[in-house]
Amino acid sequence: MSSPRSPNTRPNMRSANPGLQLDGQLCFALYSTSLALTRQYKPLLEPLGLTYPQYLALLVLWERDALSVSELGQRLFLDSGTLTPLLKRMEAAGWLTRTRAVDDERRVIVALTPAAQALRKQAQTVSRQLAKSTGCSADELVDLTRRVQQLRSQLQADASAQ
Amino acid sequence: MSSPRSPNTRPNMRSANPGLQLDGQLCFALYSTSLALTRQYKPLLEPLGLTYPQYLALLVLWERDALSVSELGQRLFLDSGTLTPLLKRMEAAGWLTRTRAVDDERRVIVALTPAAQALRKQAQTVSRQLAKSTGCSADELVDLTRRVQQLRSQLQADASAQ
DNA sequence: GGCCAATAACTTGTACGCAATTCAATATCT
DNA sequence: AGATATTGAATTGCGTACAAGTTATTGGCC
Repeated sequence: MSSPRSPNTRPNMRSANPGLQLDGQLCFALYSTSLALTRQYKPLLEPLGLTYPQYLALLVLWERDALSVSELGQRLFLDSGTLTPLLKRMEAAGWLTRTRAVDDERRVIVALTPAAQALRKQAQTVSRQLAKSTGCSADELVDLTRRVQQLRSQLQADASAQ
Repeated sequence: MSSPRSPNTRPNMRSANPGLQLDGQLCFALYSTSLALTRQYKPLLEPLGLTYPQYLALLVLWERDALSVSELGQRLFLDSGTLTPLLKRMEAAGWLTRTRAVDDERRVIVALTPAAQALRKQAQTVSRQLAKSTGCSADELVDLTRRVQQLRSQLQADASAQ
């Protein structure tokens, strides 16, 4: 039952908010910038009838087609609870097919339709336009990407180590 | 009715996928890392009964209490469509109050309850733990934060310039 | 073969994000 | 003052994210 003894603020605090400023937080910077990027993608993807996560799924499948839901999830760091409805929408839109694997009927194989294959070129334009919006040089993009990826690895390592 | 003329792949392509590799995309790195951070926050915030966006709202209000919904939204880069339901949940949980401003009844003022004020110290622990999970030095955190913030600014400038 | 644990995907419920619309209150113009 | 435009929140609808639980299939064990 130890109630906070005294609401006594410390005598010589310089910043009123040690370690709690929104603007200083990497987490918030990543969060808000990621949302800003999705917003930037939206007008470019809308004419194609795609959302940003759907576009990401296409990126994976353009690299390597006919993956199972869980393999796709490993590449995107998303689970089936997210992917199943997303893939169903993409199937309904005619971008892909979902078929049970013959050798293991637990697995569902996701494969692109010719329509999705044909979209590949336009997608390059989208990526290029986005890169331009960042105002970064190619080197800066590469470097920043690598550092953010490394942060992601570190977080995952930390998470799996509990 | 121009069907894709020839599915002719280019003769000497080295990488099968010029400019479209998922792993090379800053956008995806930010997107997946931001989600990873939210996942990292979850077990720390769950005992407090907070989600990550709710925690962000508290960070803003701890800095400056009694903001309108739109002022809060400007700090968080979120609109009322997102904030209104979030704030209602936080009000129901006893973290804050929502009151129409007397001088302008269009505005809704969001103010923290004593319960939320009392939470401030624990929040510092949360932030510190997260910083540790990143495995980054303080300098690295500051630098990376600044660069991601600058990217966000650039994207917003680009967006408002259409 | 029969039992059982593990696996893959699906489902359900909750909480964002956000575009588009609606509604009330205020500001502006004549 | 009265009509009109603007503003600030709230609402609606859709698409993620994700935890938790369910179902169907497979693999291992006896």
